[in-house]
Amino acid sequence: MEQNRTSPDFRHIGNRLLEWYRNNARDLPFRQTKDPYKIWICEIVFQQTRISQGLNHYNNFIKRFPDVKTLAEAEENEVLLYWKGLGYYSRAINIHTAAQQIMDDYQGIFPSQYEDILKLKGVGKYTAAAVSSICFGGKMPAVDGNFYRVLSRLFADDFDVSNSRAFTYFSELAALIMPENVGDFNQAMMDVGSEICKPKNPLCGECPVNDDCLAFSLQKTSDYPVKSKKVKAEDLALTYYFVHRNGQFLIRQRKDDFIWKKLFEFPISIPFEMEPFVTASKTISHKLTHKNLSIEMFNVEVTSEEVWNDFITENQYLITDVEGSHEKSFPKPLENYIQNTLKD
DNA sequence: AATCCGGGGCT
DNA sequence: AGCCCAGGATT
Repeated sequence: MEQNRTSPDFRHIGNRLLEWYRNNARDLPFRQTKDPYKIWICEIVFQQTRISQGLNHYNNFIKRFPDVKTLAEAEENEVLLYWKGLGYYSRAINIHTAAQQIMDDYQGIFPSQYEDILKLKGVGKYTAAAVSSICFGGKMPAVDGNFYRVLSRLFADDFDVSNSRAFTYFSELAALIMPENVGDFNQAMMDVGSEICKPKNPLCGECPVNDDCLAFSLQKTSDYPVKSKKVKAEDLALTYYFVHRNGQFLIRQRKDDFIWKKLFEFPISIPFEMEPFVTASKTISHKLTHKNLSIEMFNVEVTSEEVWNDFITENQYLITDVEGSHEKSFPKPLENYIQNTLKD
């Protein structure tokens, strides 16, 4: 049930979180800078992505693209290459577009106002709030999954986080406990949410605000947050042909719709003239969040130069080899297939 | 307002 | 096997 929040004030909660953060903040590379470019990249990389999973990608990305101008002038495919294996590939396409936006609309100077940051491609309310508060003293709460979990437990609030109004609702809840230093508060909520107030088996004994947590006092932390939406993974069958000759194989680039946006893949069909060169096939299972993939992978060793050349010409495939494939971004199961081929 | 988009780790 | 994660775009 929603608690009556008309009386006392809850700001001491925010101050305790802030104090905890000063002594327990995780030592992460993007914690030692207020460069809005780095904070922005960091926020995009770690959307729906755990720190341990994305940390190397973040470091490599910043090393190769240290500022807005370098990123804006890079080729899109190289940006995608640095995103290889991270998932949600539209993020890579969007930050590249946004970097060019900053060059064109703000003379390469990262915008400081929430409303301007929000206009950048791939930047939503969460990211705009995070960057503006951490880098420019903005006062918006960066409401994310951590906020939903921590706040719903603090107030034993059963507001459905699947509801499209959840962001607004929990923003107002956050405002009740928010201290002056919103940038540190936002980061404190992230660290408490990921290290203490975990989805399963939260470490309530170590929580700096367990005295104020209604769900903890009721021993009902596992009841929050309430989430009604349930997604089922559907089955999807794919067929690929690993068409190779003399150590070279054929690839093409996917479109920017559906899955694996603009990543490279193998041909999905072959002409009947090529069928005699199929030497083997195997099925690869691969799980995505919303799909269970079953990939039928045909090995096609083409010994006829004529058939090989005709196929390339008619379909405009790209020729690469194992070495050259390192310069392109492939979906995870295809990346694994290439790596396994490398061993032979 | 509902649906889609990856990959990895935890339970 | 299901759930979660420093969300946003698209329809």
